[in-house]
Amino acid sequence: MASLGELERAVMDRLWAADGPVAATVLRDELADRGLALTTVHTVLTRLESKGFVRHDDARPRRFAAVATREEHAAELMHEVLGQAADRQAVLARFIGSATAGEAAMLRALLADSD
Amino acid sequence: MASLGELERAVMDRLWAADGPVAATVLRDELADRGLALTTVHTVLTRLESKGFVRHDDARPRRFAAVATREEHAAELMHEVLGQAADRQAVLARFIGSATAGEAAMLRALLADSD
DNA sequence: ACTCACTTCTACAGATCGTAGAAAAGATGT
DNA sequence: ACATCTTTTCTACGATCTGTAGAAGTGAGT
Repeated sequence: MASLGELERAVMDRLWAADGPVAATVLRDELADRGLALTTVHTVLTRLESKGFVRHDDARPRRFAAVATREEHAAELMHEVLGQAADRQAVLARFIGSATAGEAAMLRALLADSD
Repeated sequence: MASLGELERAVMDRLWAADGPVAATVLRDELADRGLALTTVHTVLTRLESKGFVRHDDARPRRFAAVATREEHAAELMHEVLGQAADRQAVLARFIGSATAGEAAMLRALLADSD
């Protein structure tokens, strides 16, 4: 999966936080502290689209939305890292070994559920 | 964590596959299909060192070794992705939800062990 | 038709990465 | 000790990626 630059990441964060498609102007305003030009936001959105993270409708002020939720994205990344390793068991062992107690508990609960 | 380029990744793969520190010439030979100059290998190794992935001894033909094992590295990446998310539980739920049966089994076993 | 907002196209500077020559430093044979 | 060979470090350069935005194009309302 393609990785994200700093600004791209910030834009994705806003899209993920939004509860629906948002217009570029809204994103620019939400990122007002950066003082970005609207075209900058558009460029970033276009790049995020070509990376497959974002899509837009064709309404007139275009509305942009993340293709996956933040959680889906993170889970996908985790699977990608895991899948790349030859010895998945060893990776998972390390992963569990360095997980917090809370994380381990969550995992146990989740694995129990899916029985 | 810094990310790796294509060649950097290939070099790390060799270092991970090796069972001990290796000299630059060995790496160049292992990557012979790429026809790299020895200095190129050195440059990459130096960069990997500054990113904290590799270290070398001070013997005369320097020996390079990965700082972490491949599995540690992967597990770290997974934790990094997980840790970045606000709602870890949701990410883990997705992660488990899209895990293979084998992965789920491994996780159950690992979590049982650590009881 | 004019204007104004919105969108797309093009551009550019800085960082990273693949690539390696040039120069310096250390080992080796005689 | 010297000349040579190997290894290491320094410097560089082109390609790609990312942040940034101006310029040009398109559409919609008055």
